[in-house]
Amino acid sequence: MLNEEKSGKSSAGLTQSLCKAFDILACFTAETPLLRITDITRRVGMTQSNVSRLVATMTAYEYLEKDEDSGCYQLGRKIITLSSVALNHSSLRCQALPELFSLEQKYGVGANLAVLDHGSMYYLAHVDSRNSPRMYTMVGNTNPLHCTAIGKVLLSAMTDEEIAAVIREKGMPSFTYNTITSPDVLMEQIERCRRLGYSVEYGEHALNSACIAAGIRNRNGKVIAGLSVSGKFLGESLQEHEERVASIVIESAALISNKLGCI
Amino acid sequence: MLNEEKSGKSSAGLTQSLCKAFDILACFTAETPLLRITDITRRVGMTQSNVSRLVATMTAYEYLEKDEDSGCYQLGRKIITLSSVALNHSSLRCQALPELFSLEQKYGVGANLAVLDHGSMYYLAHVDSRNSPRMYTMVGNTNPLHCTAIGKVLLSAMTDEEIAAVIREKGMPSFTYNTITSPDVLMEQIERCRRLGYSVEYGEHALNSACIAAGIRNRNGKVIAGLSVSGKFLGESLQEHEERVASIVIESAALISNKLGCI
DNA sequence: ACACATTCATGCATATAATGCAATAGTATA
DNA sequence: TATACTATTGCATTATATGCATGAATGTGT
Repeated sequence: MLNEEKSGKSSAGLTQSLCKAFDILACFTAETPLLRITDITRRVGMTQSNVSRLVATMTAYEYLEKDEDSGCYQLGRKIITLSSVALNHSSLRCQALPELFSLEQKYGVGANLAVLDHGSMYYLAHVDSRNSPRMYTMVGNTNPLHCTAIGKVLLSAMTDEEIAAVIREKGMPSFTYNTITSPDVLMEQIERCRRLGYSVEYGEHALNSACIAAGIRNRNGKVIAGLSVSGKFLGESLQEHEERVASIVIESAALISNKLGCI
Repeated sequence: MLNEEKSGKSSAGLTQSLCKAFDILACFTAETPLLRITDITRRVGMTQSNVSRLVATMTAYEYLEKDEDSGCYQLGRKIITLSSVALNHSSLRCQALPELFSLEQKYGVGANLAVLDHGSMYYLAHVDSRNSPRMYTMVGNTNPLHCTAIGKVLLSAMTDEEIAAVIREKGMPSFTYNTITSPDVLMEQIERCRRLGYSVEYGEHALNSACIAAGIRNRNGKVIAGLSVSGKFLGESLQEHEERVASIVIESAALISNKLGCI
């Protein structure tokens, strides 16, 4: 009586109590960071006692912690500690960070590093622009491919079939009135990116956002990540200086690729 | 036949397979970020098949991932994603970040936020100095209390009995020739911190390190975190300008305390 | 190149340990 | 104070995690 339908994972041979625990952890999102046992129970469709015991275990190991004021559970410190191990171990991140710092230093832009992951991308590193620092962590966030500069770069490195598969699976949700929602328009931009070696995004994910990105290759020459800059370039709009900025980003991305062993 | 002796946790009523999974995750540290099944098996003292299956489950959920080159496992992307949820949900971090940015902006110092946790402290936020950016993530790292500025601030807010307990449990390991290894000397500095409202650390944790810290209070007036600045102050050594910098840090910390509801 | 040694995954049988149920304890609400 | 809701815990059951042993796969040394 496996509940493969529910979790969507084929749990053949997997340790189920562990799967359940992970399903519980997955309930804690940016939208719902505080949950009570009953909230979790409703979401994951297990019995309260089961949830209660798994939560107790995760609390004991500090993967969750109880907010004594609200009585709700939230993600615990162990998650943060482990994440620092993971990030500091990422050679991609470590090789790219100096470049990100340097881009901010020289041009006052924000700099981002993101990697492809199952038809989406997530950020591995980010350096804030001194002019418009963010108040939230971007590292770890997942974004769609069709509306971000890095996303388009990653798409450009795929075959047309792979791109079609991503669009089929993920759709092209709209975030602003600039978001590309037509596959044909997206393909045009991807073609352009393939020709020029960089991609752009102006207000497609959030209004006033602006990004220019280039691909980073691993030692096999495969594009596995993207580097982008955002915000203002020397105080002026990215769009105005697109070609100049693009050449800078391409060069930085190539430098990182080299560090990773791509010749 | 509970193996409480091994893990050190009283596993009464806890889901054991989950405990084992967490014990496995805990093997992945900054020193040993890449592990094979046998490595893990040796460390946690379980059977290979058990480890193999738990690892398979964690890999399916992306808490671990297999590095195809080395055949070793490493922490997976889910850890990073969850961590971003946890960090962005931390009100302490979110309230403090603007202050950290501002300190860097105005004075060119690095700025750090750390919280007390079981006789140690760990970093919740960090803003790099533009002059000496770090190449690794500090957020999530755990440091001892006796050799860091924030640590001393946190100690100062404890009773002498609590301090003694921390020293008894954690010891006073030496990192540089400046590290305080005598409880009496530490207590002197703690007394000073209690009088002046700030603490300092010059080369006690790493050579050339320099930090000045003040305490952050929650709405109950309890010191629960510390704010510190590090590096150079307007290009000059912190030690030279200790009092001036201290008053700035104290003020910033008070501002954050206010935001948290401490009057 | 071949044998040997390691490492890792998996089928199967067993007993342990996870879990559902139900009762209890603990909180909030009216 | 009574009522409703939420969380925890004892107990019995069987589902499920796990140890053993096999086999595949990879690496190592001669």
